[in-house]
Amino acid sequence: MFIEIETNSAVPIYLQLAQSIIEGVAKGELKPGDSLPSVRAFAADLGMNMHTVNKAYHYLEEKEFIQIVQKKGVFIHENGVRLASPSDRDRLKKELRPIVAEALCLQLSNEDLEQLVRDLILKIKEGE
Amino acid sequence: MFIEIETNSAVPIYLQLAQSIIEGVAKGELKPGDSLPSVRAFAADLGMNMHTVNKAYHYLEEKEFIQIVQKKGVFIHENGVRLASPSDRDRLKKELRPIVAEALCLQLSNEDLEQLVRDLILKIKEGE
DNA sequence: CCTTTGTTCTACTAATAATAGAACAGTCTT
DNA sequence: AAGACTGTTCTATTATTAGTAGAACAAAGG
Repeated sequence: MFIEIETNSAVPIYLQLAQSIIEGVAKGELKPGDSLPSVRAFAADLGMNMHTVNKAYHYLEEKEFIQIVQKKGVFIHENGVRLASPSDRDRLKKELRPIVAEALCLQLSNEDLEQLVRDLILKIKEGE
Repeated sequence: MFIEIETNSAVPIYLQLAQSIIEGVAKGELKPGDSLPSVRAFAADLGMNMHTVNKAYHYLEEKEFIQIVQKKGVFIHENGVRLASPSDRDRLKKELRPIVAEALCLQLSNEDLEQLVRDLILKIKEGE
């Protein structure tokens, strides 16, 4: 699994890491039950701090994408690939709203937006 | 124009304000050339600091949604409602990507996503 | 027994968010 | 000409977040 971290990005690196893992699940590269590296190993691999990886893991645990098992390790949550719950949908809506508003100002039509989403899905699934 | 600011939100209030203004433009309540309140008046109205409103204004100026005219005031940019430029599209894509990845994990189909976007457009245009 | 696991603790630096008040140089109205 | 108003700039302070660092802990597992 290839993970690129942009140090200069405005997006915190723990979030970039979490999003990379989510993309891994999205493209099927990571499947429910799969184990993730230990916080120490991952940190060494990515050149970041153990606590930063830990932060990404807990962020993902709260969203129920991974499961942290005490003293054993971290795994893709059995329910990681699931049908969106109402709270899942609410979360997506809140995140999506400002982007849609901006798209309206930029006069993107429904078709434009759909095309944009399709492009992204392809990029995510094919990797970049 | 009704603006709600959630103090307890993880989203900084200057960003909430900026997004509210973008929504105002999106729904046509604010039109190119319209003037916005002075930083002082807006701050007093919203119960926040002058510098915080100023920060929101500069955030919007960088995105070319408003125009700040020295010693005169702030106005919706003449080019505020425009056809998306390539850099506009790139910006939208970057913001959209992690959300689309999450949606894939939550097994949302293209139709689900389109429906979600349609709902949001309605809510934004009708106001909440 | 020893390594590995995530956890917890303290500590520190840097950046961001938010507030506060004052002063400045122009614009605009009266 | 006076006075109110504009965004800007300056210094200051507080709180939170991001990130790093190192040590210690308890339990799982070979």
